Amino acid sequence: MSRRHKATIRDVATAAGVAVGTVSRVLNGSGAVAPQTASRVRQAIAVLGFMPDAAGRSLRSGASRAIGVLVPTLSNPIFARSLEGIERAAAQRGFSTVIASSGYDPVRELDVVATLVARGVEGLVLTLTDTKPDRIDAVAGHGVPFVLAYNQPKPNGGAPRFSLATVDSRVALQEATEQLIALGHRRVAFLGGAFASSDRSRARYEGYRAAMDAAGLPAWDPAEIPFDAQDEAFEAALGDLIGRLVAPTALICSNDLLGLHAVAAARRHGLAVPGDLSVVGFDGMPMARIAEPSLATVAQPARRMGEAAVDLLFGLIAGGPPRQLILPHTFLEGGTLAAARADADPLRAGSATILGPTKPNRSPR
Amino acid sequence: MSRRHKATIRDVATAAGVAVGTVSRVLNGSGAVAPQTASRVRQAIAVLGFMPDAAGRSLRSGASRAIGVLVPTLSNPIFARSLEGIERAAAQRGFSTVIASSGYDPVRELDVVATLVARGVEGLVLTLTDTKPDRIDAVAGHGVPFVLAYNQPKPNGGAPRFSLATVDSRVALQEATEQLIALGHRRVAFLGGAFASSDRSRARYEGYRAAMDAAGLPAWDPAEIPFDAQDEAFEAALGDLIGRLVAPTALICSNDLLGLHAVAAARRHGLAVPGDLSVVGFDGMPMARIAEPSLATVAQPARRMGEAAVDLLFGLIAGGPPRQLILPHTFLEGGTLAAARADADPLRAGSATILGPTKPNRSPR
DNA sequence: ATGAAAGCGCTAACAC
DNA sequence: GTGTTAGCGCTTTCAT
Repeated sequence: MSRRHKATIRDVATAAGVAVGTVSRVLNGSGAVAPQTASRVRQAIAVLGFMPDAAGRSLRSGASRAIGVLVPTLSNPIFARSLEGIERAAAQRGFSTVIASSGYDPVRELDVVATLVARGVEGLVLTLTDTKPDRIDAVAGHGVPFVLAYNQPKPNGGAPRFSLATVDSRVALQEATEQLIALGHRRVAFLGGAFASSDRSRARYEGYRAAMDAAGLPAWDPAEIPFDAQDEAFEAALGDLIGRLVAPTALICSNDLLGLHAVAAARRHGLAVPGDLSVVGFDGMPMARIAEPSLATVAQPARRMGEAAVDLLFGLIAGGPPRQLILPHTFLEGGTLAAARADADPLRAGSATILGPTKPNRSPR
Repeated sequence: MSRRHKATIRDVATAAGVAVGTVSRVLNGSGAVAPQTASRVRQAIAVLGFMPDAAGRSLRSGASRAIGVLVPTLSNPIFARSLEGIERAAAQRGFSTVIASSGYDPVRELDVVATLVARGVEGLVLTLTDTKPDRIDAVAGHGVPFVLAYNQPKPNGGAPRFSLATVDSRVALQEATEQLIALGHRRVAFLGGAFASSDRSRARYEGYRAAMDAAGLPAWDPAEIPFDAQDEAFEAALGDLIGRLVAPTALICSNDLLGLHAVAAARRHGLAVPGDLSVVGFDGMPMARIAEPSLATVAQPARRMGEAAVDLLFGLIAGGPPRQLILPHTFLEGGTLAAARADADPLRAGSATILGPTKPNRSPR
């Protein structure tokens, strides 16, 4: 079963007694080939164990049969799962998937996209850190079809300029916040990934703020956690929230990873979840659902998102227009959710300064 | 910033007033180029935004600067994390990572490897379902350097025939089982992924059995969960274990995902963890550690494993000999671990048949 | 329906 | 130190 030197199309042609062009036609189903000849060629292919070389094919036809994917990280299961959907959908169409991660670094991100393009991928599925027009333009400038996944660009009226598969993070988190408010919570804090590295995090904060505003409640400054040192920085941010004299009775987290850590940290600080603090996450990671208590969260269909992104991408590759797809989200109740206690003491001892919720005109930094 | 037609090396040569060969030399640092000329070339490259086309380069030089990775699934964070290590290590050397998943399907697995090879990858990092010699041979037959990750092939004396980065699952689980026995557990059951799709799972079972044997305790038949329907099938298997008249006081799971589900399921069945049932996992997923109670487990360095695999792979690509690397594992205590209760009632009502631990001469099927 | 030949972008071998 | 050129494996005209 071992072959020293890979067979080329010429070897096949010789073995089948035909011209290389004919072999190519059989291979690609292009042009007409006599059934008899075709089967002779197929025979030779099988005998030699021939597989067409991707580089030669790509060089000549420009069709690399590969797509490129950029994710911020693979440590977050939500992106891993989405990638799984992408890889499957691509493989189904005979496309390979080249993967790269940005580590939430806006600079590396653009380099990585350029690298992917240089590889000759026919399309891209990207989760960018930032979706401001100039960044989108930088990507579009390569002239390679692309689809954004998970991103939350500011909507612009009129026909979409690029394709997108996502959920509406803003609305989703607004609804989640409303649930908390309906449960009697008035002091609701927000904990998110750094806005500079995640437009999702920012959109979710905006949804939170919209709900608080609508209810006439003061919105808090967001606690932003840098993505590169999530575990450690997280402790600090949560300690800060908890240390405030007017402590929150509920905490909204921009993803489940953060939510899970929040539950653990709150407990280490002696707070009961959900007794003293209700927690809501975002993503719907399976693992967060089987935790005890299960994490209340906004579920998004990660795998389907990946598949949908690939569908959109192939629409683009086929010459279709950009399309923006908003997939449905679901609010999942969970054990981390409880009604606000009527007896909650708004003032706690042990801190020198008096801190309370603030209403930022603009997010900090 | 947008360029309609990608610049070629010829465009650069023209712009810089040199020959294409010179540009190539600058690009690859091969041959000597006058510093002055070089900077002129670099200038032209920058102005034109030129990036060498991977297909052309690959076709000519045979160096695709890409590696291929095969994982069983990306839904298991342990593989996602390992992939992250692989991608990073590869990118650091200027290599792209082409990814594919087998879905634990031994047939698809070999196809996928062939596809990766046809893409022209210079090396492979694989986690195979099965590592019997004929399967290894099938992979080796492509003549592309490869490294196995996570796999647990039967050791063969003498110089290794292929490279490998893994932990010693057998020993690790033997140790974990010994811990359980030291805590007074005598009825210890094993829950694992289907052996036919995972040599890790099998090796772990063997470690479990070795420890039980050494302690003079009866080993149980493994409860095997198919990977394709883990969640549902899992319920059935655990129900089975729990339904036995002589129920286990401890459960060893071949991975953390299973372990987490086991804890949740046991609770749904009214069992206290660890009061009625101690549970141990395998992998050391961060998420399982922040769960409440934290999952006792055997931690393996997933990310480092990925990086190590790439190191080994480049050793191979550079012409070095195969090397097998066993990374260290760590037993992590956790809240799912408790001493066996002295008053544990070995007989429980409600079942018609009397089942107990069995000592299989050979694993079933 | 099939063969012949050009050439995709690049690197490497050779000439100067 | 630099220019010229052949050709990697393939697809795709253009002939026939």
